[in-house]
Amino acid sequence: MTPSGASAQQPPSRRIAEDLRRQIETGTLRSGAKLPSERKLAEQYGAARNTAREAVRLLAEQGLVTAKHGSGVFVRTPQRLFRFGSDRYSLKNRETGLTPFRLEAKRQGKVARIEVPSIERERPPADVAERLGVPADDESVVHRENHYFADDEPVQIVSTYLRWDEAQGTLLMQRKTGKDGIYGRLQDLGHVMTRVRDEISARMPTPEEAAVLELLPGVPVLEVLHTSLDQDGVPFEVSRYVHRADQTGLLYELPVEQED
Amino acid sequence: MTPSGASAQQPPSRRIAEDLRRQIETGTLRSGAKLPSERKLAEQYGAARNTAREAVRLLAEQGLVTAKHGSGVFVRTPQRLFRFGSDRYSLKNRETGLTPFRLEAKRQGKVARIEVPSIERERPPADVAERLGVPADDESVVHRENHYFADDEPVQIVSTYLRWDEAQGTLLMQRKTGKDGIYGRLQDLGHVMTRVRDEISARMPTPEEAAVLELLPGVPVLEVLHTSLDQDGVPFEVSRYVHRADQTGLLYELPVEQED
DNA sequence: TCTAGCAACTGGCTCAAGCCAGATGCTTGA
DNA sequence: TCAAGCATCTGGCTTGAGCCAGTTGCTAGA
Repeated sequence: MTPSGASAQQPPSRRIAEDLRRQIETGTLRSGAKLPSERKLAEQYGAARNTAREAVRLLAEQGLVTAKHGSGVFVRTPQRLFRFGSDRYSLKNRETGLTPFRLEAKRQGKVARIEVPSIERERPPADVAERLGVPADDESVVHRENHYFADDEPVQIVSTYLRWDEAQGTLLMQRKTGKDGIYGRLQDLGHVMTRVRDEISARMPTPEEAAVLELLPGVPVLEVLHTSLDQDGVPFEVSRYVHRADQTGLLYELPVEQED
Repeated sequence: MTPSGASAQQPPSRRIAEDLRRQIETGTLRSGAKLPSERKLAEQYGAARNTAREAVRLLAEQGLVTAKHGSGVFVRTPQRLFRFGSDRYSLKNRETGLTPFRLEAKRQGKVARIEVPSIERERPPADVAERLGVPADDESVVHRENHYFADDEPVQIVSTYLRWDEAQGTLLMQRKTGKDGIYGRLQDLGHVMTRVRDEISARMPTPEEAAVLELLPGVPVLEVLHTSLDQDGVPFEVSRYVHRADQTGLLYELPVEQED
């Protein structure tokens, strides 16, 4: 009999992957369920182990499934998203004395932890230099790298860039930046955050990012290039946020400009 | 000699991938350049073809290279991003008579084309029902599916959901919706877009999305769940945007709430 | 001069076999 | 009773072989 349907002329690995995908989507294989082992799948479908393995890899690439060395392959449980709202920059939130991340974590009932692996004077990346209005061929910025954890799970990597001439010799060069964090110190310097510009993109993580964020295959990252502008429209801080996309989302709520 | 450094105890496929990655990042392999063939790589590194192949796959997963059947593997050229600014909702732009997408395309010197594969009455997905304030167990919405192209390249898939009781019998059920598009008709119905809520996440595409958007392996999608609120704070339209992340970015510019 | 067709490249996919390493639970000896 | 250790699961990774299907450019014949 000639096989019919869309799955007919597909290679075996795809056919197996499609079959499993359907089982996951229809609930035959529930969230958290264990798939048959690679060897069993191969036997069931009359294919080589490598072919079954390839099918599993395809599913993992789509983020549907995750393999655990030694124990099996499991249907991934959708994680509740850790949402970063656009009001995280709101000055009203300063009153709480919490930084935006701690605030967001608290709101979602998680324990926040922040590591500061490095604070160094550096030459800025081209995109940062452009937005901060500093020379790219000069050690014109201070780069603060932060790693953020919620309930001990790594959630995001943040690289903050500040003008060296402003940060030099201030608390901005220290791990502990005092009340209201770096934004408090920047306000002391006369910068009131008045507008923000967030440029958002998505991509696959670099191997380093995957390691820090403990990312499984098939999980992309959200990158936000954030610029803070003060009351005079001067950019005074640029940060690059790298979020794991399987646990993080962004939320922007904004008014629509009316016609006159 | 015992091999030293981080690459020492790594499996061969990773070692090869790392090596190629370094060559790409240092410019030894420039953008658009052709990598050695799988068979040549295998020979160079003294590995099996499958191992070299696995290394190439790792790079493709990271979005660094792209394979062309029959001709070779090439270093991917970073595409200029098609940015969707938050002012795309601005009512001022209505004056141009262009829909947000056409406007954005024109701004970037590209030719926009929009296909409308289907307009149907449906039961809304749970997340849409919740945001639009309609029952999820009823055919309470009209679903308009649109595919957007820029210079004939597919850029985004948009699913727009409107209340069935409002759309029934109006131009909202037609392909041609008249002046100012659906937002014009919704305004006729008394809904002035006053606030928007965009929920952003990133993930790997489904096979269907990958097909429509002609996505190469290693390219994630940006998903925006958009809600339009009118002058009374009533949600009157929900859209799900699925953007290809290799050519698309989002831009949000917004004022920061001040403390009193 | 042109073109049809072929050879020799490319990646796509599979197979069958093997060794390694993590996880797990049973068994056996203290 | 308890714990050490081992058998036997699991996925991780490699090998080397083979066939298929796009692509490309040369070559021979009209």
